[in-house]
Amino acid sequence: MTAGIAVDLRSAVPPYEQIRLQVTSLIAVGSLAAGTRLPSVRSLAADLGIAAGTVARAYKELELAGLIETRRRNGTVVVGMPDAGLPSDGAVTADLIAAVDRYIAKGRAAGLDDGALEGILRVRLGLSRLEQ
Amino acid sequence: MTAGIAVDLRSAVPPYEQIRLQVTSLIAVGSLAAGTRLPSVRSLAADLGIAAGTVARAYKELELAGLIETRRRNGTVVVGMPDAGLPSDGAVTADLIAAVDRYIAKGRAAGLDDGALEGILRVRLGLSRLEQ
DNA sequence: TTCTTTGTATCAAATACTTAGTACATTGAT
DNA sequence: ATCAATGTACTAAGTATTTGATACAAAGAA
Repeated sequence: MTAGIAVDLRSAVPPYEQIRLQVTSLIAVGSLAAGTRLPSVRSLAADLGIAAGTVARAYKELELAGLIETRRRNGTVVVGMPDAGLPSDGAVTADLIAAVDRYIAKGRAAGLDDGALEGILRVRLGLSRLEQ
Repeated sequence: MTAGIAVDLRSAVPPYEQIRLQVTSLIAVGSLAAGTRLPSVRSLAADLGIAAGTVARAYKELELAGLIETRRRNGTVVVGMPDAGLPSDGAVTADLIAAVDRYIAKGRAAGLDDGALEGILRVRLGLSRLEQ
């Protein structure tokens, strides 16, 4: 099975990114619960008609993001959604996340894209240089 | 003058995109008011040490987005933030800045540095993108 | 008109990204 | 100990993106 994952080779979004996005969505939505094992890179690649390395790349980025975890022989399993990577300060965290979400919501309502929201934050932080 | 614009050639973000992002941010924040004239593609390119076509590309995309307007001999001037069918765009902008400032204030209160605030925003942007 | 300054168009070259294939390392099962 | 299934590393090839240079078009100024 493909675990509900599909790729469109004609899309401008590269296959590895489509996979990463779909797995992230499925985990966020709850369709892939923590502990669920994902298909192996080879089997998913075969089902999708692409190379194993392409699936491996998606898995690697997902692991870096903390969404999944790979064990050599045991395959790859879902961990869950990461908690924004904060020094876990229960109340402070919830408050902060609520604040950033309000900012995002207002930005989206104003028609701004992700890059613009990041740029505005930088300007307000007083950073003049773009990084990353 | 560069109107407060700078590019980092080592960045993974291409120069034309850095320019587009910075101009968008400066307009959204109010540092570039409607009517302000931007530097010519040649002078900004010379100041930044890049080719005129690169600046031109950024300007073209900004014009397509409705943020700026170009007149042949008169150069390029700021129009303002496009209002996405919302009440007054001035209010929307002020609202947005207030929101990002609240976020920054809460983050600072929690002892977070600039990098952490940017990282949290990125994580949340990734999440909200899935919900669309 | 003629000049000068502006943005635009185009295209070749450079650069970066993505993929597929192959060989390798790891690890639990037999 | 051996096997088999897993993820990983590496690399060459193809593809896409980005840039820089040049020539062009528009339009106000002299």
